Amino acid sequence: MEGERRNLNPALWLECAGPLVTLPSIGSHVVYFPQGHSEQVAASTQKEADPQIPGYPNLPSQLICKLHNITLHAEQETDEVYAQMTLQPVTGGLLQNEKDIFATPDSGNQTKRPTIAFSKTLTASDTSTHGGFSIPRRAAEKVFPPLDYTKTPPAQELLARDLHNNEWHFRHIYRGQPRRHLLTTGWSVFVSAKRLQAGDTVLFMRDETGQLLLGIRRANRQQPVTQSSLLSSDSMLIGVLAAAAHAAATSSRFTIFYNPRASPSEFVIPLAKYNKAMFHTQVSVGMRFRMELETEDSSTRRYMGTITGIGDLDPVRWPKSSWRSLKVGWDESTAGQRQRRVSLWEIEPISAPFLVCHPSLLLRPKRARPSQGSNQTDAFGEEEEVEGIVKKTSMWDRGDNNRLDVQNSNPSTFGLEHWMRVEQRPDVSSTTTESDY
Amino acid sequence: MEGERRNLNPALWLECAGPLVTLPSIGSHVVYFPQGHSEQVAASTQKEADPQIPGYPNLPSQLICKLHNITLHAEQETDEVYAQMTLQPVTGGLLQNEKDIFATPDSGNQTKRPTIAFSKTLTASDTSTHGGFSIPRRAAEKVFPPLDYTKTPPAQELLARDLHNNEWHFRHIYRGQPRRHLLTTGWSVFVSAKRLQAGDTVLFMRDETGQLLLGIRRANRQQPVTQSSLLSSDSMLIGVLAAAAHAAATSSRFTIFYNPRASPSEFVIPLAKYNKAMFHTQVSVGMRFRMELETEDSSTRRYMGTITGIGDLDPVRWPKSSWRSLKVGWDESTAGQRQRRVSLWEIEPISAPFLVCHPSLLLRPKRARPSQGSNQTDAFGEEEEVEGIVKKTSMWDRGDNNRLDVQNSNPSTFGLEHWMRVEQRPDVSSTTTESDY
DNA sequence: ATGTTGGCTAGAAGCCGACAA
DNA sequence: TTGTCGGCTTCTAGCCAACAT
Repeated sequence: MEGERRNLNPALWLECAGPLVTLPSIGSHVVYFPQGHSEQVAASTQKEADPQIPGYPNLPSQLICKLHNITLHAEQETDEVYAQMTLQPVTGGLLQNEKDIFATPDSGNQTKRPTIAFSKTLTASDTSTHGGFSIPRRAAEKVFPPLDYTKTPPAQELLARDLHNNEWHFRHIYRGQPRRHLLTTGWSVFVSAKRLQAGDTVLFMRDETGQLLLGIRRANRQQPVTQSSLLSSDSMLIGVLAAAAHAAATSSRFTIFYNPRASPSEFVIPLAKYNKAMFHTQVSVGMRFRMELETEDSSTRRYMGTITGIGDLDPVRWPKSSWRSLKVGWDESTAGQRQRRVSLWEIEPISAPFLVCHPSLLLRPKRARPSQGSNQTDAFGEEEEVEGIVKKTSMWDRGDNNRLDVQNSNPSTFGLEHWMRVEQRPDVSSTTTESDY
Repeated sequence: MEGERRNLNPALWLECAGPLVTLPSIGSHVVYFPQGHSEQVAASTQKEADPQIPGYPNLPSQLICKLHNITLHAEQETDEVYAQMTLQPVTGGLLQNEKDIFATPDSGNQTKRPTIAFSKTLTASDTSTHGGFSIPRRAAEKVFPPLDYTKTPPAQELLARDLHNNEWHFRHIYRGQPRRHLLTTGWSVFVSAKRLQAGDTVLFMRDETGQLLLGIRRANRQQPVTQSSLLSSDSMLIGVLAAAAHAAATSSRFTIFYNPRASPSEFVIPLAKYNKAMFHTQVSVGMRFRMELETEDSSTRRYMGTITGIGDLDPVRWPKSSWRSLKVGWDESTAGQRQRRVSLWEIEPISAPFLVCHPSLLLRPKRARPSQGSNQTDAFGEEEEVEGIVKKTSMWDRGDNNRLDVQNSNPSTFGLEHWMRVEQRPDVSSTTTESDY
């Protein structure tokens, strides 16, 4: 337990969490949304929030908190990642000590350099008992120790550690006609131990010390939804609200679990991100926006839509809440799965002056993407289309956002930039460019 | 899900739950103890109840409730059994409508006839990949369809359904020198699917329609304690209390899960059992008592002890609570694991007039029981010692208890007997006598 | 560049009675 | 009566290149 906390590599955790997941910095201030937390519980228990559940009139729809601690975890059975956060409501909903805020250490930079990693969605052959694992060539050359190609065949033993720090041994060999990189001995043990199936994703990563790390990200197929059997879903939802209400009333610390794969949306938002969205973004019905979402093949892509309404998600229980206060429609007809309500900080309104092309241009038919046959590797960020409609996350995106910040900022928001460090996401494999090869 | 609820056989569920577990009748009145519920949650999360958790001053230490419903379940991953109970606090803590109470239907009788079943604790040979499962001879003859012994060898295909209604096929053969019953083909699939280990118990049962049922009861070894990752233990404990407090305040229904293998003690007690213990049992410091407990080999045995104190377990939070209000000492030095505090309704005080032998006689050295070598079968109730010190559960025990009831009862308690139907436990294998063979 | 398949083989799974407790 | 073991057989896991996409 202690060992797990010490050793759980944040970059590995983030890779397993998915391309869009970010974590606020320890010591920073965040906005906690009980509604979003309830949604995570409801999604995990497959239970709608029961109207029977008592309201907590003294619990606001959002709590500004200091984030005292984050510990990263993975479930023992499934390797599903989750984060434990210790929050403390800031008294009166206001920041007491401005000095505290600006004193947030800026340790984010050191994790920003590109992580050497790759991920691959497993094929039927990869998961069958008939053989081993076929490694994409450039991926193998990037993250595995170099083979001695003078041997026949070139081969080596690999040792990789998973999220629980367990060791896994693999035989890495370069053979076949034509030649290819394979993991043979040891691979099937791993597949059966983790109960991997075709469609799940494995990822390998090399840390600072050269050590090989190994994680999994399961396909978004139906989770078995381990019916908790410990507490009824009603009691859990009540527990979420009562714990938050108690913490708010006493300004005491409380603990929550954020499960990025189970949660429909992040519900602990960096205060700076929240403030920027709330105070520096004008939205109105009819306005168009972009929003980055995870695709089926574990990469990201931007979808476009139109704001169709603004108003409370739950006017009775949570009046004036900014949680999912925007009703939206999506451009594409394949939007079945997408949320019909989003929060202001999730979207990028299309209104910045640097956007030169006319919105109608963005409505042109999209180039069909091959959804099969090229979904095995998402590590290289090679695909890119013009105008940001279909592209991988990249440094360029972040630069774009920053430019927006500066243009929209007044002196006070510029000051906030110093401690904000939202999106403190190390630039992992999916942001690696070809120059890494 | 629905199917599981329909088909989960109550007798099978009880066998998997263990020999001492009982369920109150649907429609009856019960006493619910938030403290006991918290203990179950704390035991499952391996977290002591945090003193930080807010008190609920308006929540009494016990709620008299009507038990509206029970559904029986088993965890998908582990087959661990649990029961979902819907409770409704009775207004004012008093029974409103006496007619309701006495109208409790008495459907308990029909489940009382002996269930045809056997259980066996698995040996190393049973769980190894080297071979199959050795069935105790009389067990096989009792619950399996008879073999055609004219064939060479006598063999048949068996079909059994587990708690999830999954089918398992086994080849049942009678061979070897000397002859014995074995399950061969299909057995190892079952063992690995259920992840059974030596020491775990399997049980086979024949239901009314002749269908074969199959359950497991894992050894009391360290549970992996699936750190829920959904809700912090604090929030869960708060949820337990807040849900109960809300239900008590509004007299509305609430839902709890009772997990007999995880819970240190039952915390939903039939009202009649509670009343009998509270109003018809005099206890005092120094008094001696007996208490039935589950042994390591999944049978039951009575232990003896002395009451060493009477008082609140948690005087601050739960003053005047009857939950674990008795401090006890155990006669045997092997009492390391046993609770140092028990509740009044868990014990049998040794003061009844029919107990003729002097208490000092009961302190004589106990005959050592073979704890190894005879722990494979607990289905036959063959072992028995005089004076009820070491014996299996049997019809005789229950008759004994009933006799005590009648002797201690005044007219009003005798009236209570009509609707009480506590311990509505079908008499399953462990109460089966030799006459069943 | 890499997914799938047939061929082959080594080793585990699994059936049997012997033997012993 | 039944747990464990050695002997033997069967079958699956798993390595390889061929071939296809």
